[in-house]
Amino acid sequence: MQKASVRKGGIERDDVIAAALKLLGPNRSVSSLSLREVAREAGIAPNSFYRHFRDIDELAVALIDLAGGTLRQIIREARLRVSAGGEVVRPSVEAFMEQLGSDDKLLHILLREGSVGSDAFKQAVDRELRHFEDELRDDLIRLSQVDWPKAYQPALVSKAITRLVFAMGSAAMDLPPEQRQQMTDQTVEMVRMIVVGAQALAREVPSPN
Amino acid sequence: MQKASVRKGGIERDDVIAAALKLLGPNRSVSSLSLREVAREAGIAPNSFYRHFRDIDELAVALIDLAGGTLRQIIREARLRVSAGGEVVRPSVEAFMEQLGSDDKLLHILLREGSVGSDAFKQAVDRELRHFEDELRDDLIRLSQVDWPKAYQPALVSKAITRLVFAMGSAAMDLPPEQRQQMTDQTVEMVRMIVVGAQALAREVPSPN
DNA sequence: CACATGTCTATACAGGTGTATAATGACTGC
DNA sequence: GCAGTCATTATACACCTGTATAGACATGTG
Repeated sequence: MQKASVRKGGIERDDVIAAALKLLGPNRSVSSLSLREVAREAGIAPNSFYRHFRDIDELAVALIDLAGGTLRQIIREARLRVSAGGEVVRPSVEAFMEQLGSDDKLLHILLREGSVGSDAFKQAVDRELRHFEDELRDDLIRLSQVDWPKAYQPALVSKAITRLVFAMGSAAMDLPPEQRQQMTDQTVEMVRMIVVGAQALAREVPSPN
Repeated sequence: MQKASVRKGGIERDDVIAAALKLLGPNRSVSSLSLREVAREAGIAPNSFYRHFRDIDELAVALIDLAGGTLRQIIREARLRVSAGGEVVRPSVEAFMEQLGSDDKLLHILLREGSVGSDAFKQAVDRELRHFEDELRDDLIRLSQVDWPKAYQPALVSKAITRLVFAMGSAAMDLPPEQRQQMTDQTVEMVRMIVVGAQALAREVPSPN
């Protein structure tokens, strides 16, 4: 008598989402999915789609929200690896890139399709991206208290790193594994540049707070 | 009697491209354009489209190539501004962001749609992006010979800057002007971090060449 | 039992899509 | 002047789209 779970053996919201994910691929973007197509893949009548989502855009937003979970998983794993060894940048970037390698299409959506589609869709992507930035910023602050020199504008640094890593990840996505490893190495170096640069600038012009 | 210019007052390739550009907007991506729609906008019969392009993908690639011109224009202007004053980063980034502000939709295409669409489309975007990277790298090398300390891995630096600036530009695109100015300031700072960081790393671990 | 309720389906409609075909009309060279 | 060569067009086809409508079926309640 609650929401809508497992009433019969019937098709549920999650099955529709799964069907949509099955349709996505390197040449198939969320915004190109049609309602009928998703319904067909899910094995339901086109009209039954409306029982689960108002329209195809609502499905897209649901996909993004789901992708947010993948993102949080990445953060969690990166944090584990960091606390283990002494290095910070490399294990984090590698955690990210590895998640990219798995055929989990959710992350792909978040990386590639942030800038096309409906406003609701774009806002949903932006929300998740900012979430990522915020977590990274807090991590940076925490790290700077432990064993780093006082960081220069951690919010800016986290934003720069996030955008850069996402851009590199997006480019790495449809590359063969060996080139992807190279992209990982490059990304690690780039992030180091940002971090070291921020510290150097902090020494020149001390941060206001 | 050459290619196909101004045979009559008839519709030409460029008019079709112009029509496609007219249709694009913040919620309208290249990959969502239909052949009939573009033909309608251009005032020609759907079939006449084929006289100018093999299919809609070829139009998309043509748009990208055109956008490359916009990009080169940005580079040229940035170079002028740099040689005028002493600063390097800010005038360059500002030139980029200003071009973004103009309603020249070409740059928008390049920024937002690099990761969706056909393979040919993605390759075309990547080609232009690499072109941008190469020019920036050469500029960096040239600058380092003049009055900068020897730069650390200019190719990597230029790649990082390019990807970052593009990502920031993409995000800035559908922001109101005042927030866009803020994004510009942030981007300038980020690029400085990369440059300064690269120089600092160069001092620690001297570049192989 | 009868009845109402909610979920799914089949059918249908109006419109859009890419493209094959044949016809129109303007231009060339002879 | 006339046939040939184009670019362009109108028409047509098969298919896809989102959604309105109404019927089928199972369920819960009296």
